[in-house]
Amino acid sequence: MFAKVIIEYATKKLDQTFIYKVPLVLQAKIKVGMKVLVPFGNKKIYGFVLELSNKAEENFAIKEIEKIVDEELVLNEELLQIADYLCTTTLCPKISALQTLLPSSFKAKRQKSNYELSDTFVKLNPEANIYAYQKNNARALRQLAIIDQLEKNGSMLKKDLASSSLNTLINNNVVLCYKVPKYRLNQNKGQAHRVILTVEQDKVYKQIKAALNHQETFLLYGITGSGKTEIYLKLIADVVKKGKTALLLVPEIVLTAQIVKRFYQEFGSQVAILHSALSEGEKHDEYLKIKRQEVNIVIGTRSAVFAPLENIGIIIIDEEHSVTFKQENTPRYNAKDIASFRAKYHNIPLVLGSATPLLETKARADKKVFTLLTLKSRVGKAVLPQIHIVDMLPELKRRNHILSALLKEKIQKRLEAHEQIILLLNRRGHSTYINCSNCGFIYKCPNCDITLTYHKSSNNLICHYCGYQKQKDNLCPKCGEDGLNYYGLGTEKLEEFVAREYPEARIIRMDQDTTSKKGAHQKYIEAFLAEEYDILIGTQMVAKGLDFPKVTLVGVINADNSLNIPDFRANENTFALLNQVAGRSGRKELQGEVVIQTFNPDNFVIKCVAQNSYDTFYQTEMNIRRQLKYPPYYYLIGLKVVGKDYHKTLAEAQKIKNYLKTKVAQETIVLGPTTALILKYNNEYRFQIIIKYRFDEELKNILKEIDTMYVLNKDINVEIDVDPLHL
DNA sequence: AGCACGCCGACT
DNA sequence: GTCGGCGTGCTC
Repeated sequence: MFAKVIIEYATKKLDQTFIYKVPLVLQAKIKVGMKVLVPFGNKKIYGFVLELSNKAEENFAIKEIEKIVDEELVLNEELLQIADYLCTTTLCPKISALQTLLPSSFKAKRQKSNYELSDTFVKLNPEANIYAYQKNNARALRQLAIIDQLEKNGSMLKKDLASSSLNTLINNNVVLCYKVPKYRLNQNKGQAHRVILTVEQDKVYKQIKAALNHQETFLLYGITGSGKTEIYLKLIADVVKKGKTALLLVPEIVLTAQIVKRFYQEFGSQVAILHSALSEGEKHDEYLKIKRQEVNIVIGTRSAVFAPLENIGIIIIDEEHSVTFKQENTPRYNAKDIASFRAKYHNIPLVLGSATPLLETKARADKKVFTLLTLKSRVGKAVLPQIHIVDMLPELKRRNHILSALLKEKIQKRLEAHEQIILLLNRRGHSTYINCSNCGFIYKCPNCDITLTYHKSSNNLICHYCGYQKQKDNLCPKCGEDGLNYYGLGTEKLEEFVAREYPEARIIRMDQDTTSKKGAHQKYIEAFLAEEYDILIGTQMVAKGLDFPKVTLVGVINADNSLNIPDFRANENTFALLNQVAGRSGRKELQGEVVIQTFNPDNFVIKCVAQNSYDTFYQTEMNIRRQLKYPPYYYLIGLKVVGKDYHKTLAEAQKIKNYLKTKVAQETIVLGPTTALILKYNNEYRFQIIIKYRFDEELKNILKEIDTMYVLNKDINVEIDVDPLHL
C-alpha cells in the first residue's frame, strides 16, 4: 500500500505530493486526511495523507511512513474538498490551503507544546483489598487518611492530595489515576430571553425557515437596529432542535460581544467560539469540542468558516459587507465564498445579513440569484436618528477647526441631559504629520513611502503600515531649529481638545492604541455601557455592532478621510461606515441625532447617508461601477509585482503585463503597471497590474503559470489577489 | 524549507 | 595550505 503525502513546507517549490510506502502495521488504520510523520531528505517531517493506492510505478526508492500522528481523522472529505477549492480559487499552494483550515495545534508541523488540557483524578482501586492494606500499613497514617477521604468522596483531584503518600498508594495499586479532559472556556446557560418577533421579523424568519431543507442564499437587508440577531437566534434554535448544527460568522468578535453573550444566554455550552484573540490552547479546545460533536453552534470570525462541524443546518454571515471576511495574506480567501461552498455541500440555506449590503451581494439579489428579504423599521419605539450635515469650510473661517458650532452646541446639550455621545474620527494617533516650519522637513518612514504619525502618549513617531517607530526630536533633525509643528488630526489630539472644551465631561478613547491589551475592548465597552463615561471617542471600531441605549448623539469629525482614499470602493466603504455609526444613535426610546462634518457636503455619498437612502446610493454607485468597469459588472484580479530594485521591478511588471495581454481573452482588460497605493512598503517597491474580466476560462491557468515562473526568482515576487476588496 | 555539495577569499 | 562564504539542487 502506498500513500501520497503533502508535506508541511509551504513553498511553491514543494507544492506537490510525495509518495510513501505504508508499513503493514499501519495499513488497517491509515486513512486519507490523517496527519503522518515521514522521512524527507535526512529529516523527519509532518504531512497529510491525500491519497491511498495499491500500486506505485516509480523508478526511485520509496521510503516508509514513520507513524500516524493523529489517529483521529484530521481532515474529513468536506475539508479536503474545501482545500481544493481554496487553492484553485486563490492560487495558493495546497499545503497553505490545508494549514489555513486548521488551528495551529492541528497543523502539520512540530508542536511546541501539548495543547490537550486535563484534570487528573484519583480513586480507590475496586480490585484491591483495601482492608488488608489498611491492616498491613497501620502506621502509615497519611496513607490511611487518604484512603478514608477517598472512601467518603469516591474520587478526588490528584493535586488536592499530599503527593508522596498518594504516590505510594498508586505504586501499590491501591489507588488508580485517571484523566478527564478539561476545556479552558466554559460557558453556562444563562437566563434565556423569550424571543418575540415583530410582524416584519416574523415574516422574514418564516421565509428562511421554509428553506431549511434546501440550498438557497438570502440577503437579509435590515436597517440598523431592526433586530437581525433575534431572527438568527430563532433560526439557529430551530436547526438545533432538528439535531443539526449551525455556523454564525461575525466580522470581529470583540465588537460583537453582545451578540455572543445573547447566544450564550440562549444556548450555553452548546456554543463554541473561534476567533484570533483566543490563545492557542483555547482555540485547540474549542476546535476539539466541535470535532467531538459536543457543541452544535459555532460563532466566530473569518477562520471559523472552516469549523469542523458535521451535519450543518444553516450558515449565517452577519454584517456581510465587512472587509474582515477577506484574508489579506495568502491564501487570500473570502469566508463568504467558503460559506457558500459549504452551504452547497450540505444543501442548506446561507443567510447574508447587512444594513449596507456589498454592491455585489445586492446586485445578485436584484438578479434573483439571492433571495432578498427586507427589514425596514427599527424594533420597538426606536426611530432612525435625525442627521445633520455640516460644511466645514465656513467653520474653518470661524476658527472651528475641529468641532463645528452645531456639534459643540449639541454636545453641550446632551451632556446637560446626561445622555451619551460617540465621536468618530477614523485616524489614530495625535498628529498625522510633523513639519518643520523653518526648512520644510517632514518625518517619513525609512522603509515605506509614508509620513509618520505622531503619538503623543509615547512621544513616538509611528509608521501605520510597517510599524516602524522612532522617538520624536525636540529640534528639527535636519536644520536643528525649533520649528517642528504638528499637523493633521488624530483621535489622541481630538481627545485632548474635547477634554479642554468640556472639562466636566468623562471621556474614553477607543482605538488600536488603547485597546491592544487582551480584554481591553470588553472593559471599555462595558464601562461606557454602565455610563461611567459621557463621551466615547474612537476610530471605526466604535461604529460597528455596539448597542448603547443611552447614546443619542453621534458626531463624525471628518467624513472625508475615507472618501478620499483612491480606491474604487471608497464610496461604498464610506457609506457603510457612516450609515453604521449613525445607527449607534437613538437605538431605544430616546430620539437620536447625528452630526456629520465634511468638506464635501454636496457629495452624493454624504447626501445618501443624510437621507438614510441605501437604495439611492446603490443606484448611483452602480452606474459609476458600470461606466468604470468595476465589480459587480466585471470581476477583478489584482497582481502585485514586488522587488527591492525599483527599475528591475518595474521592468518585470511591464513584461508580465505584455505577456498577459497576448494571452487573455479578447474582452479582458489588463491595466498597468502602475505604482501601488503605497509604492514603497517595507523597503520593497510594489507595482500593480489590474485585470478586469467577465468570462475568461483560461485566466486562472495563465496566472498560475506566471506564479510558477517566479518561483525561482529571488529578486521579484508576484502576489495575486483574486476578487480583491480594495486595490 | 532545510540541508548537502561545491567552488573562491582571509586566516589558524 | 585550510575554514567558511552562500549559490544551486534535491528531497518520495
